[in-house]
Amino acid sequence: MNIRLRHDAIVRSLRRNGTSTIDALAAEVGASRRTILRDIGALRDEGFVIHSESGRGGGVQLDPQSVQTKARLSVAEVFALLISVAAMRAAQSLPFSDLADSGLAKIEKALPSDKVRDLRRFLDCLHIGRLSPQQDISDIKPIDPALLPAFETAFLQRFHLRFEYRDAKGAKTNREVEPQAMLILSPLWYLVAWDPAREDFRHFRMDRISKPVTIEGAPFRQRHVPFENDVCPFNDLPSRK
Amino acid sequence: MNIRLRHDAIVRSLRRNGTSTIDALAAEVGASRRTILRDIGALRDEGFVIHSESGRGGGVQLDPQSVQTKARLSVAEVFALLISVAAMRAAQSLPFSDLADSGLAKIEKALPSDKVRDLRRFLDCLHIGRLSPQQDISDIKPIDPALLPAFETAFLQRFHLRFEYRDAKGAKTNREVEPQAMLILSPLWYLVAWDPAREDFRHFRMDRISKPVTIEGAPFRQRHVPFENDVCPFNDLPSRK
DNA sequence: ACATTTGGTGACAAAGTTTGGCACCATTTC
DNA sequence: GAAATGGTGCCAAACTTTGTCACCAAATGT
Repeated sequence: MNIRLRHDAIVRSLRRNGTSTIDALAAEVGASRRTILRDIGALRDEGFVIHSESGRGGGVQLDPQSVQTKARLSVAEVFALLISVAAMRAAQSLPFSDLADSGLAKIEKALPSDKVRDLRRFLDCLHIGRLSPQQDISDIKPIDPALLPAFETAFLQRFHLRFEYRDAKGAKTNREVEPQAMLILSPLWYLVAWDPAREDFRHFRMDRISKPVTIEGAPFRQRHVPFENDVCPFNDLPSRK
Repeated sequence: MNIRLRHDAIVRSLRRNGTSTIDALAAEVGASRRTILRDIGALRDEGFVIHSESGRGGGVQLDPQSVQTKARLSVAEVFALLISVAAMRAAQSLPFSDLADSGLAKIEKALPSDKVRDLRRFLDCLHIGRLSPQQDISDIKPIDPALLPAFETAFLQRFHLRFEYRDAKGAKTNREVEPQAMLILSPLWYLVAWDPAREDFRHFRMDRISKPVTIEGAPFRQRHVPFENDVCPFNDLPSRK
């Protein structure tokens, strides 16, 4: 029997039976006492918390707190999860968000380092504030998930972004801008960009943007975006260590 | 060099360089052509999508879509992530939430089955609605993450829950109730519970609850909770497949 | 047409890793 | 003190992985 399969079998058995002895495990998975002892050691090295007690009535026990799971996630999925937690924190509805954060930290750690760099660069652009109560949000629409790839590329490569924008009155314009930051005023999301045609910053509501296209070319320069006082960079949020 | 480390090295190299040849990889990681070919095969079996082309200018290429990551998460962390995404959807600020969802589906799949059962049972209790605009949320406070363990136990074991509640006027009362559902009216979270003393349902704002304690004993019975029309069970949300 | 560059497969012996058996130690409980 | 348990070191046997080599298939350049 393969070593990985055996490790899985041991973990499953410990989860099912709560507690067991080395000899019982050996009989169950069809390996020797010595091998099981080695496996237990390896599992502990992998991060499983396994208690053991000598003597009559003793045995090994898997700490239920350490019940863990492996999942293969695409970078885009990790990204989406991170933004979800950011949005949640933005809304200041924070139950359990520290736990979500610690889960994300682990996921982040497992990402390839170049992707982590990208992720951090994107998160540096993310800002969080609170919506003023008088803002009208009756016409809010779900944001098209198809926006993500173009936005990601535009932010990371510093490419210009062209899109169609529908303003509050429903009038449509075409824009070509330099994406500088994302602003979350939950439940609204804004793209904060430098509009070279107007030589000024503009806020664009994400749910009014459509047909985004990145324009490849010389990367634009990053600018200091003037934010209101109560807007906070995502990476400076209190519990994000 | 260890086989796992070599696999990691190959994936990293392909990610970094975009495309490469078998011979280049062999030189880079210090293994033979044959071994690299075997490794590529193994990686494909593991789920990596690796394109290959024969002939001059050919080579192997890791499909960037298939860039994946493994992470070990505790169940509580998965739980917190799930709730984050739920909250995000509740706020209807939905950019990228389908991606977050698909990430979570993978994580859920990797969980031990008994935990998935627990998770589903808890999610069955989760309901999502929209806050009426006239509701005053100026005094909202972050919710104490220490509430989670008691709530989880109370919901899963159907134990009574005792806590201190501070009402809108600041008056404190002690309650002992049967937790029936969680209601998210983002950014507010409510516990919907049956109050045996008053023989009726009560809504408790999570940020006004403190010192929760589960009371072990006979599990209470689940009741049908009367919700407003626009409140939707989390598991029935459109894109949660 | 043919040489060259590339991925891919099968076979087999050499190199390396894992396993089981054994002797032995430490701790706890009866 | 005997029995039941976890834990360690050692070594040869069993098993897996690796490199070499011969060879095939597909694409591309001359």
